Amino acid sequence: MKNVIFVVGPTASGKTEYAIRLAEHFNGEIVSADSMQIYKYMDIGSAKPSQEQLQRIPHHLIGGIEPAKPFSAAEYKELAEACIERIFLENKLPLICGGTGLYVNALLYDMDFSAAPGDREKRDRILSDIGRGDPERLHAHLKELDPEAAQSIHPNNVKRVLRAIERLESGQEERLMPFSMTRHANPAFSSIVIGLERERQALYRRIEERVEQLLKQGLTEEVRRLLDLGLTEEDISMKGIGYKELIPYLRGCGSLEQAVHEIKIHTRRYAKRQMTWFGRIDDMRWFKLEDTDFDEKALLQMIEYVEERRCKQ
RNA sequence: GGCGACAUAGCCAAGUGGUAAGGCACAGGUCUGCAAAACCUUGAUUCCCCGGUUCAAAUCCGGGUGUCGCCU
Repeated sequence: MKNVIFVVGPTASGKTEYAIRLAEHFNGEIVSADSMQIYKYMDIGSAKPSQEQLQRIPHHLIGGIEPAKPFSAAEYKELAEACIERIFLENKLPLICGGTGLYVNALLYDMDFSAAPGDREKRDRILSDIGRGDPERLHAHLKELDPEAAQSIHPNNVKRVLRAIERLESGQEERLMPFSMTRHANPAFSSIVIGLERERQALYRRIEERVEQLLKQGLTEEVRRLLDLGLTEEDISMKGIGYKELIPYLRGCGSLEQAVHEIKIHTRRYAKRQMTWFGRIDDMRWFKLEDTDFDEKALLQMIEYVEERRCKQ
């Protein structure tokens, strides 16, 4: 079966460079699994690969989507699978590189997004009609429709409760099985997953440095340009770290210092969530990186690992 | 040097005699169409120190230390 390599890890761990090196070694192309890099105009804050890096290896799903357009994991899965197909046709190796856990899972596990598409207006309607603004009430409603789903979703998690009701109301009679019970590998290919790991302290230091770096590169101006394009904090794209925090400052109600402080905290917390997410992937291998920008030895280990796994399959 | 205020978790704090709210951070976790989102869980055997009053003190009293403000 055909192989796909995944390079995952927390933000600022160095995924971009390792994925490129692996692609160079294995004659591959990179498909991004990043929910922010996929948007146009959001180059600095999402830490897209540099022009130089983009020229070394073909990249896909970076910067193709208008930031005003609502995007979703379901659409991502479709686009990414199409990319993988095409890369296979060229007899090259697809490398999935990114830090968005849900996107990675969507490919790795053949998640089923076929139920009802998300519909904002419908959600608002459900929320006001059934929930009447009360999360408990909404959750009670879900419990009537599907007790198991209700049990697996916390009442305060309105977003998810809403989504579950939406699925059920749209005529999708099938119940939402807990993903952990139904997960099965994507049948389209065989996955080899590489996780990048750094010592917590070192990673946090790198995050701080990167935030400073992004600001020097003009993050504030980038956010201003997006606001000038008419985007607001309501747009999904503007909920990205580095964007949402700078909006109050640019609107004149908050200091730059405060915004920067928040960006750093949010990025650290995000990194932590990514680690718990990726740690759950079955059959993956972590590679502990030295506290340098690039660890040649680790790369060699990754290459060795990929070769070993390829032989077996 | 004098006067006054304050001292509670890593930080911000509520609590004025009945057995330590809350928020933030940190740490851990969840995840099937917004996922860089959304959500969940966890911390003080003790309230700056010493002594006193009281059945009972973070709370009242005395002393000490520290911080801040005002005055000279």
